[in-house]
Amino acid sequence: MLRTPTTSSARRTRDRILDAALELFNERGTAAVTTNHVAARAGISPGNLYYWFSDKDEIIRELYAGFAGAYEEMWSGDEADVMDVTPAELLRRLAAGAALSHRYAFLSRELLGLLHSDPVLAAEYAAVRERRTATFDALARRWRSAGVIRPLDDQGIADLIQALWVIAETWLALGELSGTSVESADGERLLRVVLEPYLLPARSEVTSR
Amino acid sequence: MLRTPTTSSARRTRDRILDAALELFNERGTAAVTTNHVAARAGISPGNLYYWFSDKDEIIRELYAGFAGAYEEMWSGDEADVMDVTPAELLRRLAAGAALSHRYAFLSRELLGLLHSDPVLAAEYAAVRERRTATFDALARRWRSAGVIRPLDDQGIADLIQALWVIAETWLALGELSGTSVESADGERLLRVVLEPYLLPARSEVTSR
DNA sequence: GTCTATATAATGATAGAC
DNA sequence: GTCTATCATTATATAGAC
Repeated sequence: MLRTPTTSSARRTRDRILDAALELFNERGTAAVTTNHVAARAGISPGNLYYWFSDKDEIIRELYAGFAGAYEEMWSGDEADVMDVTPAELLRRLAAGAALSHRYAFLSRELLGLLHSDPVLAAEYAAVRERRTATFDALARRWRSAGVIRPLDDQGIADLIQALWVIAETWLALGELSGTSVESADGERLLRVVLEPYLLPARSEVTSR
Repeated sequence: MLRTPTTSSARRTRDRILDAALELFNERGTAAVTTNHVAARAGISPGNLYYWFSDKDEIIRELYAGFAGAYEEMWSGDEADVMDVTPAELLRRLAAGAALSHRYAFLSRELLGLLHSDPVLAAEYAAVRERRTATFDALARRWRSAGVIRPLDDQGIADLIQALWVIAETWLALGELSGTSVESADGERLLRVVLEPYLLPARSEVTSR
């Protein structure tokens, strides 16, 4: 059962569990981490952990909620404001999400697998993704109307959005593999190589730097 | 210890283990599958499984080797032939890799996580990736010389390759989440939206369809 | 809320008979 | 090569004291 803290010391315990779990998941991956490990790292007893969370999956879901919430904040605000985002600003925000991805590194690596084995998590993810895709889609259509990007058909817009999304979600974890240190600039460059050719010269702000 | 089969009946057992493991990994994910499950599905005793493989990781590595080998075959042949690949042919091959990704679906979902927790696997992956990137890079430079694509600088070429790679590796697993059935054509479209704008009109074969 | 203690079950892995 | 039998270990989850 998902328990809500009632005192401030309790909140501290609950958060300590989440912090400990995040650390361990990032270090060793969720598969290699048990509830006992998390309790030990958090400095509490295994029994106490079960007072706050029913199992490991619930901890993972809670961590995902934290990630998703932070991500949504990046795109909250008046709908009008969001629709005023320029291509350059979009790339900046997508790449900025990398900082978040780095904090929740285990999600970058494992999310697809976790979604496959936890239907509850999959439902949460689908909701976030749908909202985000709708926003980006509307934004891209607006750019098209305003002559900011080449006149793609709706399918083309959807594909472009999806391509950017895939890269934004994956480049960090994939880049870590190559050994070389991974900079946020790398992600932005990768996104730009996809988006840039669709920008019409007159309005383009993304090439200026 | 990685044991090599000496008789044909043994090969059958060894392969049955690999087949059973692949099925289970694809269904439930590697984390939820134990050596006992694999043995049961393969119709052998747990003890027998340990005669052939030292642990689950070794089975995973062997499956990855099968995947990587099949992938490499797609790009084997005379270096000259590979260098004659057109952009349209490249997209076709990349998307064709989707069939392979589908057969080894668990790798599409979990590879990044598995690489993080198994250094041996990570080393194998790095080798494959390096070869593949070198091939694609050489191919793209050749296109540039031949006037098939826009005159990108070397960094631009590397970025373009990486963007295509990321999409080719991820679109299938990510697409499965959206619920709608995933077609190979979707992957090719996604790749095309990235590559197409870099093709110079005169030589372009990728837009014709 | 938090701990200790413990029940129950599953897992990884081995030894030895066939 | 393959099986049965088995063991030490570890994991999850709960009960009850504080």
